[in-house]
Amino acid sequence: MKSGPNYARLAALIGDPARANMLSALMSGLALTARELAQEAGVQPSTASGHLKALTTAQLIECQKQGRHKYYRIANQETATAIESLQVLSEHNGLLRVRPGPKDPALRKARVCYDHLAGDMGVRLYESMAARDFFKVAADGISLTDVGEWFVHDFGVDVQQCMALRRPLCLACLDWSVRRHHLAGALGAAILKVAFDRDWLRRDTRSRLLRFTTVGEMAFREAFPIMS
Amino acid sequence: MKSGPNYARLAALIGDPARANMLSALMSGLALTARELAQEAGVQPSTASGHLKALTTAQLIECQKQGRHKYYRIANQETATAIESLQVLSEHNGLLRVRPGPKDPALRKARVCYDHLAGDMGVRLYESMAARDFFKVAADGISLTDVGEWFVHDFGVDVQQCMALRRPLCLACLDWSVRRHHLAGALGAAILKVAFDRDWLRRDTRSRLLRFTTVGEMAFREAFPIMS
DNA sequence: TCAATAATTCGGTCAGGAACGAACTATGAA
DNA sequence: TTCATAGTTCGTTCCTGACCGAATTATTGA
Repeated sequence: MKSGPNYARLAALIGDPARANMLSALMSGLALTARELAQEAGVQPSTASGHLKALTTAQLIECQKQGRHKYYRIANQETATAIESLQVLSEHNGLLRVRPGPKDPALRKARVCYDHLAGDMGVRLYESMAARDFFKVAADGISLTDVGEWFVHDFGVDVQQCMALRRPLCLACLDWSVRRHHLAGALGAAILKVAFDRDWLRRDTRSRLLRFTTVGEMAFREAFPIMS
Repeated sequence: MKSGPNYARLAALIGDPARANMLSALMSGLALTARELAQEAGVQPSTASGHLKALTTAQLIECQKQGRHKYYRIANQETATAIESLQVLSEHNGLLRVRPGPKDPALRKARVCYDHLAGDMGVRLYESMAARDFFKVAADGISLTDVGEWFVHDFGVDVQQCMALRRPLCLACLDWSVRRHHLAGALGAAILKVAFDRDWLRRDTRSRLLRFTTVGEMAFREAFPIMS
């Protein structure tokens, strides 16, 4: 069997551990160089070069040349969505392999996961909203309740616009550093955007690290209190 | 590199052509036997058995024993969503390999694609709605317009409920028999359901074939006219 | 009970592709 | 110019895993 559906080729491409590591790194939303990606994947630059060529040819990532560096990033929303849905799937089926979280406490606290908030603060957001019944948790996923919709609207998110997007609105994404959920999907992205707009936090230019401002952290903790 | 993210293993599983063929067959929503799936994948039963074991272990499919047969089907919505998003991705990046459509004219006309309508009639539905500006077609996907929302509401679809689902509302899925789009996603599923409820069409028990009733076909053609 | 069919297990073969290092090109800095 | 670094190409090695056929274990129907 060598000829299958079109998507099989893409899945195989994503399915190689080295390439998947590269894609995971790029899911931070950052553009990374070939060397950094080789590092991330744990292979030699020559090997990485081949993988990057394959991913670029398949248009899963794209490349921008800048001086003697080549910066790679996820090519489009479809690719990000596909990888996200695979992540969700791998979490859902419970066959998780343990994966060591980041050592850096700052990274454990808050980092970006493609375009939404992950780390302790991401978990706090998710659990705070869940405790207030802003989500309905069904067997096959989560959805926004009416009170939840009011809340995010008050928070400053245009819910209608989020719903109109192609992406699923709510996704519960397992946080690999703490083994608990944070909020992904269009809503997760929108909330992070509001937080950026209000200057609650800023993005590190070289990593997926997010740094809260002093004021921002207080406001965030107030908006998403731990319900006991 | 042998240890990667959790989802890499799943992607690799989906990425093998034989297994992808099986999954595609199961995306019809039907439960199929091991032999049928071997046939579908073009491999010997012994080989298929191994693949099915792997897919079952990974909880991508599940198995129900019935006499001396074993019926397999897609295990859950997450799996279907992941495969759908890979399908969308493979279409989007334009690297389509030509794939021969089904020979059977009845299958070309109307068949089920997991839970929505595919084939000529599926394309008709999509294009009829697109021509009336019921979708907004953006670079990264399609979304329902206000008039579109009114239309599907009048048609009998509970749009709010669809939006509350985890699935993307609208997805344009490339039809491999005619190389044109049909409507997937929660909305596509909901519309097909309405059509079933009205007995416009019925499902063949042994294949992914959909048969329109005489009355149903007329009604469908009226509801989704070809706009010129 | 026996024959037929569904499915699985096992052993052996083989190809694809992932990995590496060495040699090469390109860019920028000293 | 010369050196250092980024990235690629190429040839080689090696291992995983897909595949088949034969034998084995169910289950049904005659």
